[in-house]
Amino acid sequence: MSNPSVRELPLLEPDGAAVPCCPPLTAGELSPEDADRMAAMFKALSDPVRLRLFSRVASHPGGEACVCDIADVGVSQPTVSHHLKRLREAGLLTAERRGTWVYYRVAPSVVAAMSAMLDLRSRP
Amino acid sequence: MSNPSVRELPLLEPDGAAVPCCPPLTAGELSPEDADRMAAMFKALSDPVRLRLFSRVASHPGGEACVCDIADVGVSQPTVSHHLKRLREAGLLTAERRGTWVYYRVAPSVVAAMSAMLDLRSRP
DNA sequence: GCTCTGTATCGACGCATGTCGATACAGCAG
DNA sequence: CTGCTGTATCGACATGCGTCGATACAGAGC
Repeated sequence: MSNPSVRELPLLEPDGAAVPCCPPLTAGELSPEDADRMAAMFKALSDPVRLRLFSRVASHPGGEACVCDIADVGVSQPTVSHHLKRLREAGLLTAERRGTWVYYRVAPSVVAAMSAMLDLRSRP
Repeated sequence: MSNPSVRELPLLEPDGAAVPCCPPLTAGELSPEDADRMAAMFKALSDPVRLRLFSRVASHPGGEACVCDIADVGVSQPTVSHHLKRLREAGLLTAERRGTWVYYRVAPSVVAAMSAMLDLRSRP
């Protein structure tokens, strides 16, 4: 198989558990544990503001975005910060402070799952 | 373009709007409207019980499942009914009464998106 | 008709969550 | 050290949501 070890590299995600998602949904019955994990991931993406923030980070040139670049989504600055924290805690984003600004990027362990789940046609 | 008309066939989904999901997430910035639609879909799947119910319907032989076949997920009967309603309203499931029992199946417009998003390897 | 079983709705409860203003913290500039 | 700007945390509020028991509805069988 291509995936002998389920335990992925913890790498740069001190905030939340690295997304352990996702067994196929239509292929078989979901175990309660898998359902919990998948539900947590979906819940993190179940808010329009979070979805837009995630989308902006994911589509940003260089693979990372400063908060100041993505913060204008129509809610207050504390609310933006709150949502970014939730995305971090869900293991979907990682944050790194460089000087004055904080840069977010899509968590490494999510890239594969996400591109497979939601993109399907990552451009050439 | 390949999609001259946005209005999809209403078909068999009187309960909720047919899932209009999903523009690629990592490929570009998400519009507020797309974010709303995708968030609604993710929200419907953001509960472990709903995820298990959906999974049971989706993986059931024949493509449909009676409520009585999938209802033992550890919550009360009204709660099961409530979650099935939410999945219907989100456009993910359709319901049909045949005699005493009610059969659920994955909504037609969701099959493609779902198999692409979450399965990726629909068995041979 | 009556009764029994399967499913849906109702009403209520407690908890989680999205939002904000106020405030604290971090780093740069002077 | 003193501001100033970017980001995070705090506290509070209203709303949403998952859950249940009680009840209503639908269809089959008597």
